[in-house]
Amino acid sequence: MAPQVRRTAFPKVLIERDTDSEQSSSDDDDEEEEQENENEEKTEEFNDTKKKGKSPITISLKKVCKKTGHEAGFKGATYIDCPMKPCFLCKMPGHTTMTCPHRVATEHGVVPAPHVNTQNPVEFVFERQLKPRITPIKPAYVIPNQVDCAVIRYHSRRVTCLEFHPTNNHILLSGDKKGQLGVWDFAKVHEKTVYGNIHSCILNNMRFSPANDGMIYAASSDGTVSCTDLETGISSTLMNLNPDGWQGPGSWRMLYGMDINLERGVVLVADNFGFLYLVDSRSNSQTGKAIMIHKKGSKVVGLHCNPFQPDLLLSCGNDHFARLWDMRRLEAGSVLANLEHRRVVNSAYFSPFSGTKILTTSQDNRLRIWDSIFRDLDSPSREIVHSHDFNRHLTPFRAEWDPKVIKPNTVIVLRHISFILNDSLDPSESLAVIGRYISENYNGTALHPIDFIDINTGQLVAEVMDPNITTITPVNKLHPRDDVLASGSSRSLFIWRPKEKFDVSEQSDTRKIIVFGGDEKKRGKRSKDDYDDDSDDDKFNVKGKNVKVKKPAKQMTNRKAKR
DNA sequence: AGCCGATGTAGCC
DNA sequence: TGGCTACCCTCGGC
Repeated sequence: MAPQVRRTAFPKVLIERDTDSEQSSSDDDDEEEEQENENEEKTEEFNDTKKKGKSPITISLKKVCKKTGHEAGFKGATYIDCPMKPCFLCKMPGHTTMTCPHRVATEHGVVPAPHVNTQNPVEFVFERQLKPRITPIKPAYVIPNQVDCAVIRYHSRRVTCLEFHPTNNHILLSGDKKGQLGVWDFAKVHEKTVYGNIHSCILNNMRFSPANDGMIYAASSDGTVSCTDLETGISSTLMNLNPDGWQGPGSWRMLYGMDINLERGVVLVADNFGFLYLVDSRSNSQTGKAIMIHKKGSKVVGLHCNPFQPDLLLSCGNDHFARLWDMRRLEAGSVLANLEHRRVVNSAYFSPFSGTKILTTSQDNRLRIWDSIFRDLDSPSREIVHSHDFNRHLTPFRAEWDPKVIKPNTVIVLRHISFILNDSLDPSESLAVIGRYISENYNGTALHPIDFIDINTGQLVAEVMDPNITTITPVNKLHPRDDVLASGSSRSLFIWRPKEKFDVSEQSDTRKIIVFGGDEKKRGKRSKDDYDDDSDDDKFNVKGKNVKVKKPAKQMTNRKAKR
């Protein structure tokens, strides 16, 4: 079969370097011009080869199968599957990823698996009477689909989690595999800080303190829960599960899932042995005993308190289950529901407004949706096949709800429903975002898009990508108020905004601002080799294809004024 | 450019 | 239950 190519028009890229202030000699302008032209040339060239299809087709099929004669690998930018293996996407034998019905049916790669359970009467009523009345999902033009700004190689290791500031619209927090915490003001682009001494390894989850939005709680594989002041970077440890240090892998406890229950004043964390811990956020001490909520010895990777009824807790982990708990009766065996999956569950979230839906991401390449927690939870209402099953080397993929819905406990006067008038809101609680593992051939480049999925239908609302981001983007978070998407891809951060929302005059290629990491204010202890490789920070590395960096153009300076 | 290592889960014995 | 190895569209460093 001929490799398939998806045609998408990409704009040219302009990359800003954040060491501009260092150079201010008289021939600066010329140099700038020169570099600009050079960049123009390079970019043209880059685009031209693709347009004319002149770039040589690289064939790198490699042996992936023990049987002779069966190989797989890239043919140009299209990946060819080994015909002897089950489909990489849906895991079913008899076809390859290229011909998988879940990939080709909608032309976008996302289609719901058949309804798994026969409809019960309540469900029938829901489908026939309630569902049609739900306001349709938000229009496509508010989907963030174009890179607005970025920090390239901001973190020294891959990004593991992201969190938007609850009140300041331009602050993005990011955690990494090394345990460092990034604070980036993406409106000022260059204002970025990395705190390096909070944790000693993977920062798995973080949450803002509901009582004080200048404080952030974080759970790490070093076995501690931290509480950090964002201004000063001063951090305190709420709990340490390894007070005696390293005693071998059998006893080293790591913290993964985390959430905060404001009403009870507790921080909930869960470890890699199946246990849940409650930490009193006022006294900073553990309350009660650890409770085994998942299979003994298995990782509990996610915790989520219901936004509407905070005593309802959702957990998920490596024992292939997501579980529903009542905080008032928390003990092993008191589980309300066990939501079964075929593989590890990367994440499980209640819907952000009503809290009645559940969305999970599992390593079996399926998103699962339970439409109501008040119904029979034996099997999901829907399964959506989606490629996200990479389980090592990368941060696990998690489907995230669009949080732009009315906050819980908000009184809504039905005759004056303001939120329906606002396009940014998704009153139907149907929009989710998740990065895609499998690549597609877009104009000769293999890219891994970020998918916006209508979880009511399985439809792909948008696939978002940029030709310069050839790395996989497993970490994604939608802004709680604005039409903004934040992505963590490898060590870099990206901010996306809707293309259509910009003024036409602003739609030029120069809107993309890329800042290179490495010289941000350093606070706390950092290891020596953190930025050893930053000497070549004039390159925006695109998997070997280096796009030459342009120095800040004049129009770039205007950009900030426009904001 | 090409190789290597870190890394998590599953399935086998 | 533990040890071993297969998985095989990563990414960054040397």
